[in-house]
Amino acid sequence: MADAKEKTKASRSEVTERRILDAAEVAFARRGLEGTRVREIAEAAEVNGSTLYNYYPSKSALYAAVLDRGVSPLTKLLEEYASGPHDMETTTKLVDSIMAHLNECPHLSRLIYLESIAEGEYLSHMAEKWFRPLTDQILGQLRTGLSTEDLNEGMFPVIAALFMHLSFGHYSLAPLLKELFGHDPLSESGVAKQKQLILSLVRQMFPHLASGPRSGADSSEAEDTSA
Amino acid sequence: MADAKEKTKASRSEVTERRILDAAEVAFARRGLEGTRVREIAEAAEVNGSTLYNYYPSKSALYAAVLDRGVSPLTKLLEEYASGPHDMETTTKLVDSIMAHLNECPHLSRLIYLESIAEGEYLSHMAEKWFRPLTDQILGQLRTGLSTEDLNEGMFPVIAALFMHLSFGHYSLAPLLKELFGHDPLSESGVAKQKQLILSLVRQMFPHLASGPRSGADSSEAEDTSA
Amino acid sequence: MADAKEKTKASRSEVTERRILDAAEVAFARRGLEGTRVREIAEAAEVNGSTLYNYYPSKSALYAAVLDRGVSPLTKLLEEYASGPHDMETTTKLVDSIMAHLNECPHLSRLIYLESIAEGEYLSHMAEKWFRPLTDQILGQLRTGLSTEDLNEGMFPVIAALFMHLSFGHYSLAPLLKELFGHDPLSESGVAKQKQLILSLVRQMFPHLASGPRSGADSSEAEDTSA
Amino acid sequence: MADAKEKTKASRSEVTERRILDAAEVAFARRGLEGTRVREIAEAAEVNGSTLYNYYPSKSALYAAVLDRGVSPLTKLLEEYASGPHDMETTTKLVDSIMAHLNECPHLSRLIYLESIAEGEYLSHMAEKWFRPLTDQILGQLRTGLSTEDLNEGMFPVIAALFMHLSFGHYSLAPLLKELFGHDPLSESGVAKQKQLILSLVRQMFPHLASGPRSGADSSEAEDTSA
DNA sequence: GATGAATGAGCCTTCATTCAT
DNA sequence: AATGAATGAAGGCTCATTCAT
Repeated sequence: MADAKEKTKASRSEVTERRILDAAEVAFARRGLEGTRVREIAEAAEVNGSTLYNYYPSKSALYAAVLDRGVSPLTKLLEEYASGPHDMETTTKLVDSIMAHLNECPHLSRLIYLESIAEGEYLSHMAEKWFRPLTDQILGQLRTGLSTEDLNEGMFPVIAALFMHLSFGHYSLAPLLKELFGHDPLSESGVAKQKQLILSLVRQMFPHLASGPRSGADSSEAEDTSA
Repeated sequence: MADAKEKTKASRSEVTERRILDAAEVAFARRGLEGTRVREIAEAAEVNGSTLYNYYPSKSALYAAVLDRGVSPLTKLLEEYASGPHDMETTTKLVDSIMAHLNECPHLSRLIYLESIAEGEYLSHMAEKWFRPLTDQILGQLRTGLSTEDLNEGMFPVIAALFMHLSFGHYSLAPLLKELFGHDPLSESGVAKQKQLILSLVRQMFPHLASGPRSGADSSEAEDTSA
Repeated sequence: MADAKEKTKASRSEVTERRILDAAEVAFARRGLEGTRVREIAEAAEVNGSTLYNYYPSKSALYAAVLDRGVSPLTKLLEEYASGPHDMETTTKLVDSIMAHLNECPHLSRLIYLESIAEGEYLSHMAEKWFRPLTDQILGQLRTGLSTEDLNEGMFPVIAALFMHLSFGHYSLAPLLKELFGHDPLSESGVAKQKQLILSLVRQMFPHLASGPRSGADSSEAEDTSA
Repeated sequence: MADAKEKTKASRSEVTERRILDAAEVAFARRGLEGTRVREIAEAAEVNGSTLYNYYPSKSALYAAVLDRGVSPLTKLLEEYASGPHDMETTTKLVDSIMAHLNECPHLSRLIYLESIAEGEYLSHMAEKWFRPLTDQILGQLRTGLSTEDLNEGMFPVIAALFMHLSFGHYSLAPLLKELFGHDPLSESGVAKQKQLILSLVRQMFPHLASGPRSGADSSEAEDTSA
């Protein structure tokens, strides 16, 4: 199936394809679809501009492929989380996993924000296919137990959004924040602190998750920095 | 008086200049500097493409003018806040003012995020000139009184960033959030809820502000939605 | 008559018209008709670009006016020479007059060469109306008495051309010659030497002119530099 | 070998490059750098306007290439002349060669004159690199033996210039001369007569060259036209 | 008599794309 | 599997010109 789908165009080399996708991700994540020149991508990928068209029929097809490759892994993380038990430990792991993925694909958040800002044509597809599970998870959690007394059910969406801001927004705003605070938010310690803030808010807003003893190996380091 | 100021370049009509700036703001806020075509701006402003060059010597000069017009009012808000007393009432008013300004300039946040994402050449200027006062305010508040026990001083930047995410990020991510929750985050009620969330977090994190009796006429409506 | 012709367009100020013509002459003489921008002319004339169109209906009309103003005085010089006696004295005076006029209109030669090089549409007009008298004079002189034994009648045109090269060409090639010899051919001494060369060749080629005693007040200074 | 040399820029085909250079030479020689439209060149070369930019990065780079291709062969002629004996025979050959080259590159003189007239940025480069050898030759000849009694050393530059006028000026002024004398100065006979004039003046001004018996096969035809 | 404001056409250049090799 | 060579369309910007004031 996949073979038949991929081999639309004649000849492909996996290593070249990957180089192209990598280069395109970086470029699209900075300038968006319309602001990116295909020659930039070709040069960064160290292939001839024509070669690129043996792999993708157009610039926007390449753009779609980049989005797909970047965002779809997130869905898997959510599916795994959804199918298991929900406590502070698994939640911590989920936060770790998401932040780890964003760290490995440092351009993903920017792609998403650019699509949102430009109200691009992939936006609704992205929302339905990839973010729906994430927000459904959060909304489900919220319904399980109200956290703070001054947050009623109408606030659920903004709370869900809060966590998107804190994860994806962290990466998009990183360059500005770096200018402001003189410290790279995408450095190891910067990410650790952001995770700590997220978990701190999770604990406040989803108190029922924290009933059992707290754990979470990966995030222990981050916790250490708290007072 | 006005003559001397205006005669920097060629012929100018105030009404036309404003039409151009308005159109440019919308366009740049969607696609960024490089993704926007000059002709789009001209058409939206209903002027000839050449006319535009009687007002601004280049596309990027127009871009800079748009940024300046949009972001500089924010500085004033911050300056006023800085020069007065700091309690929950004035803070509530500040949040109201900022959100009101962002509402009136619905493209401002997106301009900022695009600059950050693209690591544009105006980024550092923006950071130093416009956002420095905002973050300085927040950091000052944090130093006045530590809020929660699990937030130490190293966390200050991420907390300051949190409030930037909740204000500016709210507007940038609005299109995606609208797709996800089926409700426009930029509608009156959407903004009200976001303000409520912000103030709720302010109260948690800056408890010393809430010593006196709470007030804030403008935000009373939003408060009503809380449980 | 002249009034009716000139007042085609409404209102004119002589001083402004002159400023425009002067500026246009300089500009056209450097870049030619197509290479010159009307704004350059307007700026150099210190008038608004629109004002220019109150005086001349188009750039090429202005170009024609510049050519006319520059070249027509030459015809008068020739007519005066033609109507008097021809000896070395009057010839010397003619050479002095022509070089003096070219010196006062330092752009005239370049205009002519540009028209020739570009095979412009004014070329044949220029040839017939302005240069015909000059060459007719020279050819007439040559027929009066053959100079050197190795120059037959078929050589007459190239000899006539020789004197055009030495006068007009001197001004057109001046920038290159200045680079080569480090001395401005358009300086007083440079022009004097050129006149000396011309007269020296005149004497060789038109020996019958020099029968009487040589004189010529204006050119005495140049003669002094000869050995 | 050729690969390494050619691969300076993008894709190149030798035949196309030549077509572009030829077309550009014609165009630039008529209107100069600023007066020439890129599209004219492209159309004359029968290539797409974009193709031109695969060969030269800008209009002025193309202009420089045209100048270089045209003028540099002249230097070789001069170098060969400089390295051999100097008598009337070799001098006649040099004149023949120069005029033959100018005849084959009928636009070269005009390019040079346009550069001089416009005081273009390549002018000093042209002077130093290409014309310096020519004038040095002539000046050297002049110092070898003074020719006429009324020409002292201060006149050397104008005499050197005389021969530039007679060669390069002949081609630049040709259109005007054709209008005036009804005979094309660039026709075979026209060029022959011009060569004859040049050699006649050479003989007068450099008498020491003509010590031996005159010869020069190539120029015999021209000599026949003399009386 | 002069100019501020505007504009359509055109300029140089770059873009995304194609196709034979 | 990759690329050299080419191109139509479009991009930002400038041009000559107009016209109401």
